[in-house]
Amino acid sequence: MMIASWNVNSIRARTDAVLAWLDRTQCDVLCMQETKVVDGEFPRDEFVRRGYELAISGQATYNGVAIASRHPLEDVRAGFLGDPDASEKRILSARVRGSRIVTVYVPNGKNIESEAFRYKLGWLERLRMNLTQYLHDKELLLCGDFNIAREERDVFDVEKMRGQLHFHPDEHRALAHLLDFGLQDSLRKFHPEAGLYTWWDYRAGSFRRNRGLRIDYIFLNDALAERCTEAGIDKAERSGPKPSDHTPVYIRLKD
DNA sequence: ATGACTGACGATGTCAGA
Repeated sequence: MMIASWNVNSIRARTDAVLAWLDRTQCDVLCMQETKVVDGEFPRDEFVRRGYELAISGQATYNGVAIASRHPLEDVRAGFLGDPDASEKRILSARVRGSRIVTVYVPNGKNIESEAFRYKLGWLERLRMNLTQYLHDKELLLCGDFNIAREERDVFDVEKMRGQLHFHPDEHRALAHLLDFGLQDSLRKFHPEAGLYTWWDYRAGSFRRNRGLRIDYIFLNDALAERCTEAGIDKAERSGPKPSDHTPVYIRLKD
C-alpha cells in the first residue's frame, strides 16, 4: 500500500498534474494540502472516476486539506476536537484499512517576530493535544506540510536559516514535542543523507540549484513503522510543467 | 539583494506563501 502527502498549492491549478501523478503511481491514499477551494468546487468527479473516495475540508483562497483514497474512508474528522468548524481548514483525518491517517497544513508563521509565528506554535500545541483522541488507534500516521525543517541536513543553507522562520528553536521544540507522542520520521528510516528537500522556492532557480527545505513529512507510530518498507520524495514531480512548489512524499507499507 | 515566482481574487494591483 502506497500513502503520499503533497502540498498541491491549489487543487484547481494542479488538477491535471495530480491526476496524472495518481494514474502513474496508482497511489492508494493521497493527502493534499493547500487545496484553496470551497468543497463544492473541488474537482471531485475526476477523482471518483478513477476509483478514489474523497474527504475534503476546504475554504476559499487559503488552506484546505483533502484525502483521496482507493480504500474506504471511515470515521472522517475535520478540524480540532470541539472546533470542527474552525475558520482555517488545516486538519483532516480518516481511518483507512484500520489505520488512522491524519493530515495537516501547519501555519506558515510569516516571520519569527509576528503574531502569526506565535499562532503557529500554539497551533502545533493544539495538534499535540488533539493526538490523544487517537490513543486507541493501533496504527497512526501523521503527514502533511509542517512548515518546519527538522535538522541541519534538511536545509540548503544552515547558517542562513539558523534561528529563522522554518528553522527556529521554538519550532524545533514544538515539533519534537509532537513526535514525543510516539511518532518517527519515515524518510529517515531509509535515507539519512543531507540535501533531500520537499519544497523549493519558485524564484531564483532554487530548484535547479537544489536550494530547498524538507518541510513535508510522513510520521509513523511504531506499529506502522514496522510495516514500512520504503519512504521517498518524488523529486521529479517538481520539474514537471506548472509544478507546485512542493513535491510529493510517500511511503509503502507491507500488508 | 528585505529581490526573484506563483495563485487567488478580481483587476491592470494586493496579499500570502516559505
